[in-house]
Amino acid sequence: MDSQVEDLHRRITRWFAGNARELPWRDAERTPWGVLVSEIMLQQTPVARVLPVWTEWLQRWPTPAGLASEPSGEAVRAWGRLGYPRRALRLHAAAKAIVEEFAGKVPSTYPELLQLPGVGDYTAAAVAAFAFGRRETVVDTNIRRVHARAVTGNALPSPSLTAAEMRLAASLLPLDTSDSVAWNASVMELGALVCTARSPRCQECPILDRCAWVAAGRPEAHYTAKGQAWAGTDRQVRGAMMAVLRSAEGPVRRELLLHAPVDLAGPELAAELDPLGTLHRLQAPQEQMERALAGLIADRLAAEDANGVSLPL
DNA sequence: GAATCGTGGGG
DNA sequence: TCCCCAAGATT
Repeated sequence: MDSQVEDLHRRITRWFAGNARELPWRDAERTPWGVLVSEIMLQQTPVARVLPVWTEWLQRWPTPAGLASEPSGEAVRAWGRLGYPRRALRLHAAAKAIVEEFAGKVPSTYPELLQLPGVGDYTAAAVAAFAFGRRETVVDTNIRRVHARAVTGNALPSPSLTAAEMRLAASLLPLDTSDSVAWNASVMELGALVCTARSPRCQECPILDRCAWVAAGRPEAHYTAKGQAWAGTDRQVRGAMMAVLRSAEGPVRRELLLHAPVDLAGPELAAELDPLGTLHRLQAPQEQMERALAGLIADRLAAEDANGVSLPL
């Protein structure tokens, strides 16, 4: 570990000590379960939107056993509008696995965590590091961006994680376990607050004078991220249907999901079933509506019986 | 490796 | 307004 790298460690962890956000899953009172829930919720979802839902979840289900004892549909409903509701389903499945295979306690090692549904490479490393204080190579989108700029000299990392990036991250990880945990959290926070994707706050950066990207004159990114299509996609239709199912108290007749609610139910009932109006405003082809509903049922995000469609049991 | 999977706030 | 994109995982 040369002095250059040690200088980076010093500057970034010092910056973290004075600038880190106070987040409940970082609190001294935190539990491994709370950390796991936060990491799943934070996959592709901003901190500000996660905070209130995380608080409700931990109050309602302070342990994996609590969540595991309820129907998966309750997890999906409590997920609210965080997006990617299959994460709620997987977190529920993870809770059951923790109860059945780990005696109700969140496992503490990377390979064990990796076995849990919805836990991939990043999340397994993050939970092992932040909940259990282990030395892991944590690589998320923030860390990748900081490395790309400060070390490699690129405006943005490549679209997918490369082996070279993993090697770089591993080479930068402090040897001391405690230092490594602080380093992971610090680089991630720097990427989230200062070294942001758009309009980075370079004036606030603790390593501005050592940033390879700045030194190179802040060249443009090599590629342009292709925007995620939305209007007219199955995802849009699935999202609208899930919003209706979450707000409904009981089963919703299939016809009400496949047609605009107002057609069959009248304006009052339509508003009750679809308070956000998402499905009402949606004008997708009937064939696509059918396909989207079939997909939700295949994914176990919805279940259908003689009474209609509802969140899963 | 590429495609798929929600949602809404900020530039 | 429109577009970008946020602590990824799975198939």
